[in-house]
Amino acid sequence: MPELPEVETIRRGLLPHVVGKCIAEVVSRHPKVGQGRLEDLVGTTVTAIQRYGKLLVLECGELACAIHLKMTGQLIWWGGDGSLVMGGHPEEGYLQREPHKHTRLVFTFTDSGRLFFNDQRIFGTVRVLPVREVQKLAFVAGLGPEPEQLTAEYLIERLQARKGTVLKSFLLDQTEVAGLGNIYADETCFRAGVLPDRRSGTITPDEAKRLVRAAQETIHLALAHQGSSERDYRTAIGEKGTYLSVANVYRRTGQPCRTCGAPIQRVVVGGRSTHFCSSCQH
DNA sequence: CAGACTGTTTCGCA
DNA sequence: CTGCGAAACAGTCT
Repeated sequence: MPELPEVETIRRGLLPHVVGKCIAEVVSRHPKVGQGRLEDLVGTTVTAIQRYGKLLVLECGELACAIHLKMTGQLIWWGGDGSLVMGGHPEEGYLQREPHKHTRLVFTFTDSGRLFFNDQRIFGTVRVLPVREVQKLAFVAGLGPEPEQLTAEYLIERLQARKGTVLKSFLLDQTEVAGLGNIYADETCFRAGVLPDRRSGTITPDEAKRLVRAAQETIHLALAHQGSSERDYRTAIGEKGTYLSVANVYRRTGQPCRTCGAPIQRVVVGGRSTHFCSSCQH
């Protein structure tokens, strides 16, 4: 579910509420959620919150709590004074004082503030490990550059190294580019004017340059909208992201292209639902 | 009721 | 090593 803009939005939303707070209790409400010694977090203070691609890491002194939301994970903060921190309007299941049936983990802080890890499909992971080990995690060590740091030279080289794979699959590969997921890969391809089912090896240097800019602009715009809420995603205070209201192709099958008016097409590429404009992308 | 679909990652196989 | 397809799981939609 959450891609780079969603995870970064959650990180920014959590920062003012959680950093500097001491953890009083950690309760797992599902046997498969929580790896490592969760109880060791009790008594530690959250010193920083980092993000590596789509992985969020709460740093608690010498310990780290690495959280991956996968498809349907949420991190929702509730203020400790009994008042709802959340803005916006009440909504089914989300505004009720948690935990609810999808709440898998509850962090309670010494000031009574609470952080809920909700995850309908239970693909998400929460792992406690020494903070110095985080960089060594295969997932973290293997991450490619984020769109912000992406260069045309790097992309051209990697596209050739993976010339047999389709572009969409390449863009979703976190070891090549970190942070893109199904929504922003489609949006990036549209913005660059490139068809997502092209073989990576056929992408010209000019198209690679456009892809770099397109990825950066797409992520920037998504951050400004606090991400995309298809269904489960919420910010740290329970609000939806609004990017999909300005999306060019994602989930717009049959609707007119915002640029040329032609109907948006949907196909399956690499097993993933893929959207594009056959008139604007080549 | 069956089958397709869903934002991610990892694993096994060719 | 590259490149697929499936699996992990639960719920919604057609």
